[in-house]
Amino acid sequence: MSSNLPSLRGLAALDALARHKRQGAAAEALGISRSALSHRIADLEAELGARLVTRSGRVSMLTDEGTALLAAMGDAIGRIEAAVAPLQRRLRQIRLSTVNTLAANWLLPRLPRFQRAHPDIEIAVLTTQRVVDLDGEDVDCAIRNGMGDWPGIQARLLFRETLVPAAAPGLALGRPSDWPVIRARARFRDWPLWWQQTRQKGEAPAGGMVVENRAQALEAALAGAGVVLTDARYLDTHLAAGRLRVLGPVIALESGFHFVRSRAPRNPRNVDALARWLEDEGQAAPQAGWPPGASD
Amino acid sequence: MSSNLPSLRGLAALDALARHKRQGAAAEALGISRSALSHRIADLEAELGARLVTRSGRVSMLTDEGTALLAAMGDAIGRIEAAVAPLQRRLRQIRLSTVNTLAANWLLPRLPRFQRAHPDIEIAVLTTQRVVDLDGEDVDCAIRNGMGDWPGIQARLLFRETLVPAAAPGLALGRPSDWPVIRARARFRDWPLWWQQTRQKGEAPAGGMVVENRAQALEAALAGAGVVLTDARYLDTHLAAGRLRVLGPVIALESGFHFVRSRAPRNPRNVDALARWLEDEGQAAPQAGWPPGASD
DNA sequence: CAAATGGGTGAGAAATCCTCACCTGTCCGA
DNA sequence: TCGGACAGGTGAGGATTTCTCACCCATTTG
Repeated sequence: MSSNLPSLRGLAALDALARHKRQGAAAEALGISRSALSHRIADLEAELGARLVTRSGRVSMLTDEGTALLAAMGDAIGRIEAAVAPLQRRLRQIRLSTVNTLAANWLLPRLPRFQRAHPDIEIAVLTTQRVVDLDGEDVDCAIRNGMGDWPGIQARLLFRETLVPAAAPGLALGRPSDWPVIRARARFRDWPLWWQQTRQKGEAPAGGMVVENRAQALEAALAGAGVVLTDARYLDTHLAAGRLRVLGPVIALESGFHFVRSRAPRNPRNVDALARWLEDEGQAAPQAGWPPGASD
Repeated sequence: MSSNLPSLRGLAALDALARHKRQGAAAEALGISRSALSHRIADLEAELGARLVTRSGRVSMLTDEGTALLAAMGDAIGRIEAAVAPLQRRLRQIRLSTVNTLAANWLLPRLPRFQRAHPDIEIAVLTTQRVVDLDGEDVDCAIRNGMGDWPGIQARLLFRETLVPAAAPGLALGRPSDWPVIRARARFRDWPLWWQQTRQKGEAPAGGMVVENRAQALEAALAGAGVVLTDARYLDTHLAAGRLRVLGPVIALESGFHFVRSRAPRNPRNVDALARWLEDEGQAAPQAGWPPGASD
């Protein structure tokens, strides 16, 4: 058929002009300059070989042909806009998947700063426990805990994991070997690791409270249920608010939190911006005075 | 709202691809190269941040998002095409207004040559007796008989009018003053003019047949009703076919046929092409051996 | 396995679109 | 009736879009 399609922008300009009567108002509605609108109309008229608008005094009126054209189009432009809108909304947002603990204690407190710097980007934080399939689910990127050696995935290290024991200030404590430790089911090896690396006497405590995951462990510690072994970066706000205190030195682990991106993120540029910002945040000193164990 | 409209071409490409399954076929349907179609799809996907088509073997399939997008658009593209089609059809054609006689005896016999040279231009010849209002009616140009001094209109002379007497071969004739002349109501001054300029003896015949216009006068002469005084250029085909013979010398008038264009023709370039061609045709020798009276 | 077929890509040219600066014409109050 | 404010039109210039061409890669098929 090879039917030369007219410029959609020109038609949209005509439509807007029909509704707003004035070029100025129509241009503003379309988010373009008055001059651009004038050009659009003129070009459309040349393209279709017909006068479509006339000026009578200050208001622009459509000619019969212009009116007929718009009438024949019906709401075609609106249909297209509506059809495309969901995809465009999705495009403005970045879906970031991560685990609860990191989201609650590190990411979410910092996110407002990113929002202020990029008001046009909306970030949807999806918190899960399991590791999401980056390409299977509708997720643009993730922050994952591990060694960064996932096959086929390029990971950028944000920061290495650390472990530091902390507890509510009111908790009465004896020697480390007597601590009422809180252990997360998935991280049973953390306490022995810390015990060994900090050369504590005796065995790592094996009893105490067991909870499902690290987020719950932190909650339990905040509630005064015992001593939690957690990442130093999660403590910032709690220390500042006096809800927890540090009980020993910080150790660094081999593993770390990495930023990984889906093979085909919806909006790569926005994801890039987020990645850069996350790297900066991760490399910034966690908090003034850290690690507190150093001065102890 | 400032909603970024997507590219209509991209959407049309997606639509065509959905129907034709193959990029090649879709591209051909749209009248663009395969490469262009591929670019269009890729750009649309980048613009909307979503994969819209997948290739499985040899056929391209839409993804769910692509299908949903097309479904949501409905027939919006078709609506736009249909709305624009009448204007585009009108754009391909030139409306030329002229009088019956010229159309039948000079223009129409030559027009096929122009058509062959410009197959994409369609010419609508509107024949009237009255002089049309060039800007009031939907006419792009006209061929007018006169002095070329119409106010506010730029006229290009095609050829000067001529007058030559002719009649059917079978008609028995005496001296000119005895001729059974045919006169058109609007052109009563033609016979005296010819009489005077060719220095015929006596008075110009005032009796004889009177018809409405020159076209009818020529018809009457062809039917053997008498002697018509007509433009030499109208005789070409009739002389060649032996339907008429020339009875006296050709005289040239001050007036002529002019090409005039509407102030805003639908497609100025096509009208230009027609104008140039008409000028060439007008200045070409009317026919080999003209004027025949010269050799008489 | 080679040719044929179909799709993807990069370069570069052409067309489209936008803004800016600057006109012109209209309206309105002093 | 005169200026200023307002509205629209225009041309230059630059960014973006869109096209084709030439080429590459993958799949199918003889």
